[in-house]
Amino acid sequence: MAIIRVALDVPVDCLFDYLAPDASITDIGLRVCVPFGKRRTLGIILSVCTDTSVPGNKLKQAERIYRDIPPLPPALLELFKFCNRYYHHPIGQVVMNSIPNRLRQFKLTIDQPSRAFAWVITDKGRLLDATDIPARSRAKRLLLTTLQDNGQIPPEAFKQMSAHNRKLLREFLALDWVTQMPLVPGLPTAQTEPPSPTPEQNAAIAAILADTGMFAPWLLHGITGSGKTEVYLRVTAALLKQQRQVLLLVPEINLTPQLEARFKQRFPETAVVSLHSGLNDNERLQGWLLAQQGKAGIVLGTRLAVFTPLPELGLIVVDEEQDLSFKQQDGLRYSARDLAIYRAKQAGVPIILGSATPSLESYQHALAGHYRLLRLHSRAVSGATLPVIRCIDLRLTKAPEGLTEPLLTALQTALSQQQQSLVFINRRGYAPVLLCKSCGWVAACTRCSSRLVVHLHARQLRCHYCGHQQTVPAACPECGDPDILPFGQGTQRIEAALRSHFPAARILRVDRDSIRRKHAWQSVLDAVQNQQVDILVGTQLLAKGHDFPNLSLVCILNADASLYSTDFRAEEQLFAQLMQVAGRAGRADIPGTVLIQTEFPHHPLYQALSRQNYDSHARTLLRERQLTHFPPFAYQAVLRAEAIVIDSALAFLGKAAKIATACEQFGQIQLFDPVPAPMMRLKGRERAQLLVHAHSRKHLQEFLFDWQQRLHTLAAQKKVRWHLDIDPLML
DNA sequence: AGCACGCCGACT
DNA sequence: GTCGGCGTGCTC
Repeated sequence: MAIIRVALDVPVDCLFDYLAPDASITDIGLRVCVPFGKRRTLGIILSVCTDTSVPGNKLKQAERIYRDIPPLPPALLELFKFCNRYYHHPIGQVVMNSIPNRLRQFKLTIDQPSRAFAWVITDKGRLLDATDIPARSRAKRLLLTTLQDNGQIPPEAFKQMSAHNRKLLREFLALDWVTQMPLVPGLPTAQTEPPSPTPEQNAAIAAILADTGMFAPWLLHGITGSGKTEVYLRVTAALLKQQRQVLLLVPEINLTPQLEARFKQRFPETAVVSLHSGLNDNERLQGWLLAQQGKAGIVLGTRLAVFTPLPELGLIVVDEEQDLSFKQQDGLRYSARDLAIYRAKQAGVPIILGSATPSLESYQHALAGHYRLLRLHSRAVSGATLPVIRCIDLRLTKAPEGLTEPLLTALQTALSQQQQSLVFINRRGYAPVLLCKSCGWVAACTRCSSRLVVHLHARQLRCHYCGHQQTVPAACPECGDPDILPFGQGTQRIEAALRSHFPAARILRVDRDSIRRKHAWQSVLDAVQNQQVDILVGTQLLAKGHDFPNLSLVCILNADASLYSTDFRAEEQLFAQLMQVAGRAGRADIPGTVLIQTEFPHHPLYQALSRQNYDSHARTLLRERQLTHFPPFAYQAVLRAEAIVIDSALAFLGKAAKIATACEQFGQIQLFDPVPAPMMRLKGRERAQLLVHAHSRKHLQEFLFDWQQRLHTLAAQKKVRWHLDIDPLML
């Protein structure tokens, strides 16, 4: 009698054994329905064996093994086990959170046709002789010949079809005469000739293609506008020719559709599957299945896509590898970029980490020779030059309403030359503070340690951390003085100020509030492309990825805040962000200018920025990290605790620190003091953290393994929730 | 996570 | 005398 070991979605780090008379080794990776306590639940078979340590009276029989779709491949199961070990997260939750929702339900996933996909003829269908179909089945014969002639029926055409024809198509699907593929609507459009690569791009492409059959991590460091995407496209083309699949990971930002369109356009014959948060469960499953069956040549997605099964994986690309959104911030706190490296190594394929401002982790790997460094120094569009970057010293220049005279003058010049400008301020709303002048009261959130932001249009105060909203009070709630004033600038206030300075200009504000509407982002892009905008005002949403060809001026306001941050990565991130925003300026043949309003014009960050010198700044930061023994020269984990009151959280961490001394490798690690988290109060709960440092990943892991087990047995965790975060990004 | 069991306060 | 509060513990 076979025993199956099953991963279930429970917060206990173990597998559950069941009797399964009909199970064999080929069932590993299949879904299974099992009785669990008083209920039934669905799990994944991780191994099949003949004996178990579970006493016979506890052992139950599995109800049913699902064979409707092929099992998860061994490589993926291996990745799950790695996540389990490395991130110290229960195996069942790793597995079940990484597969599509639909696969976690009891109902079978019979190939349900997807409305969003085209019906494409298979090789089998193509070889059929339509005259073999009896002449009286007129519709059936016609449908087959149509498919053989056109190759596909796009989704729009399917919607027009009669119910009978739709039924026939479903029949064809069951017979494997057709398959469902996501294809570009209106497929064979006039294809524009791809630009010929620059010598730098060619060198990079050649270098990567020289070794495609083995693990090779590449750091593609290319300045904004240098054409990293063209490198991805060319390397992808070569691997698609070898019948391999390409995984492209992107940050969770609005530029996914643009990249998707570009890949679809370049590879009209290839099924491009896009896995992002905008999909419903069915669409996600369909895309996942195409990937798993090897039918999808290109899988493009956000961090969760790193768990997609890809039997023919030949290349992984991580675009904007420095982006923080590759790190999951709850549940299984994985880094999709790091897991992508693991997968590439596991599959023996190249991986390209692309960035204009690589993370210090990746950059250090490149300097140390662990990654191979490729550089694109020049802009891909011939004649395009780098922008000139200047600081405006806020200590010497007045900035009424947050805007200095030289900045307004520059905007006026751009306007008169009919060129577009971008005003970047990383703070949405009207004003970040509402202040009472007579008693010093400040509007604060009751559930978070944050200030409420004034939103003038909505006449509200909003907490940007928990979403709490209230109306703006008419007078100070403390002293009754009606003279309460918004302090500081947000996007809305800057927008208003610009409108009064430039009444004739067409000003468009872009932040999370203004693009909440569906498709709003696309209409912003269209408006900018079609020259319907003179001045863009916005947050970091505007920082990434898009070509704004007529943009000549970028103004950066209020960036200094990050310089006071307690997070040791704040400066690295600010630098990356400002480099990106600055890169928006002067992309085509218009020379660009970047103006930065700052109180610290001599700060090394701004100095490096104005010289556009990523390398020297990154080396400076790395030297600091090395001297202070911080990542990437040390490895970190953080134990976070949250409770109703900070004292319980701190007390728990105190106990945790005490039991740590008895743990394996305690001598090899360094524990910091438990401290309140930077945003101590959040959504009505108070949080504290305890940082662990080590010089060796192995020692840290051994310590954490032991520590975590003891933390579970620490009984007095009443009402204290805790978790471990490995390689934490935000402290 | 669910879902039980279990042992103490206010109700028909 | 019960209904129900949520603390503790288990689920193959």
